[in-house]
Amino acid sequence: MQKYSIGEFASLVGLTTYTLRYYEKEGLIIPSRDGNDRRYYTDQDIKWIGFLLHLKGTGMSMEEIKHYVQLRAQGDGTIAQRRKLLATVKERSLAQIREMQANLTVLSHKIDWYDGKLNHTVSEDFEHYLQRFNN
Amino acid sequence: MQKYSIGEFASLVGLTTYTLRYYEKEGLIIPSRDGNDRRYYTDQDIKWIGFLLHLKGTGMSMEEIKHYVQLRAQGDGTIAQRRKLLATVKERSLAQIREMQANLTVLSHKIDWYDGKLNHTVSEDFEHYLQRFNN
DNA sequence: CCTTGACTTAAAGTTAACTCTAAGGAGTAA
DNA sequence: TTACTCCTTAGAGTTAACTTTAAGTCAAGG
Repeated sequence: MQKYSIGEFASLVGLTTYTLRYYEKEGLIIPSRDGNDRRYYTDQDIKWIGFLLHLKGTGMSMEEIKHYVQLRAQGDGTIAQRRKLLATVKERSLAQIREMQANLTVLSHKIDWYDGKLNHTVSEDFEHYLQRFNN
Repeated sequence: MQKYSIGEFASLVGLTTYTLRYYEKEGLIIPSRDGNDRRYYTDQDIKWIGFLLHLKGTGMSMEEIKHYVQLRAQGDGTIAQRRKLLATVKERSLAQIREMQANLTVLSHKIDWYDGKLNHTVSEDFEHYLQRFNN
């Protein structure tokens, strides 16, 4: 199986060596060591980092991922807990998306209002305009 | 027209007095002062903070909002620039949402996989499972 | 043999956006 | 009058997630 030095691995997964050592210090990914005590990463690690980045991308914090990693290390007995943790993260993430979409709606209305102003087709002000959208 | 002290205003809009003074230092909202040099806020300020919080909620940074405020202060001549700034923020925000949704898809698949494990109905491992989703 | 570049560690620095402290003043309630 | 709450300022502290520095080791190429 392929082995990657930290530098190779970093460019493979799109992180810096700094970040990888930081993640290791935090316990998120622990590579093996060679005879010279240098880290090496495997294809398994590529998959794990990929999944980890998806977790980060849903807004899961380092602390939460740390917790997830600890559960994972304890084996299949913690699957229900892991499922629950991910479900919580999922709900929070969905809520965040909904909130962002609501904020985007207001921003879009403002852009539309500017378009109106620029086209000289709207004379009302933004607040009045927004009332038509019940906001 | 109603006038609000910083404390009243803070609870009205759901921010702390600390944050309001910080926003003022950054030029995001400049309240008037009374005879004792104390800040007071108006209903106009409530509307502005509300919009500002929507902007923040789309991921617009303090610096960008600062820039927006400066354009606003220069009058109607900057409407095209403001429209462009908001359009940029909107696109970025939409991209963020799409990315978050993609990450959520992976997370959801993992949850489904845990469900399978917990129900003893799935024996394949996660990587194999994910291949069915081309990921 | 010597330079180069990648690696090692612990620890300090960075950034954004707050959040709080210190030291003090002014107005109101008992 | 004394206590209380709110206000003022400048500046220091916090948090998460990196990001960099300092000081040094190690192996390969010229």
